[in-house]
Amino acid sequence: MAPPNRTVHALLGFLTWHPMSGYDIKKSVDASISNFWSESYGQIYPMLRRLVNDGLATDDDATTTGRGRRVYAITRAGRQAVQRWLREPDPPSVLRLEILLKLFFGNQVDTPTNRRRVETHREQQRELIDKYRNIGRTLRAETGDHPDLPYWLMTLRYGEKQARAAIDWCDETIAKLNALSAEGKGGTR
Amino acid sequence: MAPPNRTVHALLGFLTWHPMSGYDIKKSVDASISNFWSESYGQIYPMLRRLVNDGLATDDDATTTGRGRRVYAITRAGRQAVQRWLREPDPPSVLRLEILLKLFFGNQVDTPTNRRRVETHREQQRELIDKYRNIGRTLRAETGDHPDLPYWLMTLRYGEKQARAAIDWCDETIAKLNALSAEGKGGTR
DNA sequence: AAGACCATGTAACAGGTTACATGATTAT
DNA sequence: ATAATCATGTAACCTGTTACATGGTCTT
Repeated sequence: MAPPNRTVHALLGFLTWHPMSGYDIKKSVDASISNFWSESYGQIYPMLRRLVNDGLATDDDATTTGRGRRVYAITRAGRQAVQRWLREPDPPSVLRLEILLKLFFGNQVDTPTNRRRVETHREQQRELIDKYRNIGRTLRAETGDHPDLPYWLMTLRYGEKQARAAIDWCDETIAKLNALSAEGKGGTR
Repeated sequence: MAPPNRTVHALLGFLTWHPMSGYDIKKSVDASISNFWSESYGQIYPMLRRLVNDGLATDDDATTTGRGRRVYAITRAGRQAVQRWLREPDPPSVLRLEILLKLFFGNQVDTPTNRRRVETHREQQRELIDKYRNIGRTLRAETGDHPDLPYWLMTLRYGEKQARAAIDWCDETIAKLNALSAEGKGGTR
C-alpha cells in the first residue's frame, strides 16, 4: 500500500543514497533542490514514521544512536517504490503566481505600483541566477566525479533558464507599463 | 478584519469588474488566468460566504434571482481591501516541480525513461504556447478596447516566455541525456 | 556559562482538491 | 423525454506551514 504521495517519494529518493535522519534530509533538500522543492519538518518527521509503518524504510537500526538521533534506511520495498515512481508520468504541476494575479488587475492601481512590483521580481530573479551559478560551481568542485552530478546540474539549469526568461519578461513589461502611462498622460486624447 | 488570503483577493478582484456568482467567477478564472492561477468550487463558495460575513461583499441583492443563482457584489470595504492588496509586495511563490524532482534522481533509471519524461514536458509546453497564442488572439478580437487588456496580455506573455524557455531547456537536456548514455555504453571504460 | 546549532517531535491551523448530492433550465 | 449544462453547496480528505516544546552537544 505505498501511498501516491510526493513528500514520501522525495524522502525515499534521498534515502536511496544512504541512511539519513529527518534532520539530514531537511538539510539536503534545502541545499540541493530548494529551487524547485521544499519540505518542512512538520511533513518530514511524521512521514518518516509512516514510511517505517509501510515497510518502505527502517529505523530499528544499529545506526540509530542512543539519544537524539534517529537514522532511517530504505528497504527493498522502498527502492521498488522509488523505481515505480521514477517511471510514472508526471502530473501537471499547478502553480500560483501572485505577482501575475496582481498584474492581471493592474489597471486598478497606478503605473509606479505595477512597475515597482515587476522591478522587484526582476531583482529576485537576478539574485536567483547568481545563487544557481554558485551552487553549480560548488557542486562541480566538491562532487566533480559523482555519477549523479549531471542530473543535479540539469535541474539547476532549468531554474537558470526560467529566471532568465523571467528577467526578459520583466524588461519587456516595464517598457510596456511606461508606454501605457505615457499614453494615459499626454497622448492622443 | 480582512483576511490575508489569496483566494479571497482573487475573488474580490473579479468582483471589482461587476457582480458575479460563484459559478461565473470559476468560469472567468478558468478562461483568463488558468495559466497561473486556479480556484475550485470547494474554495469559492465558502469563501464568498466569508466575504459577505466580513463585509467585503453583499448578496442581499435584487440581482440574486429567485432560485438557483446567487450574485455577489463588492462593497466599498471590499474595494479598499483590493487596493491594499494590490499595493502589497508579493510573497515569494513556492513551486514544486515533480519533473525536476524525478530528474534529480534520474541516475537511478535508464536514459529512455528520463528522455521520455523530458519529451513529454516539451510537448506540453508546446501546446501551452499555442493555447496562449489563441487566447491572446481571442482577447484582442473580442475585447480590443478594454482598458484592462494590456494587463491581461502581459500575464499571457509571461506564460509564453516561460514555456519557450522550458522548451529550450528540454532540447538541451535531451541532448545531454543522449550524450550521457552514449558515454556509458561505448566510451572510455 | 552562554550561545550556537544539532535533533526530534506535535498541535493548530490554513489552504486546497475531489467527489458527491441536489435540483433547475435550456436545447434537441 | 433526454441530455447538457447551469448552479450551489458540503464532507472528507490530503497537503503543507508555523510555532512551539524539549533537550543534547559542541565551541568559545
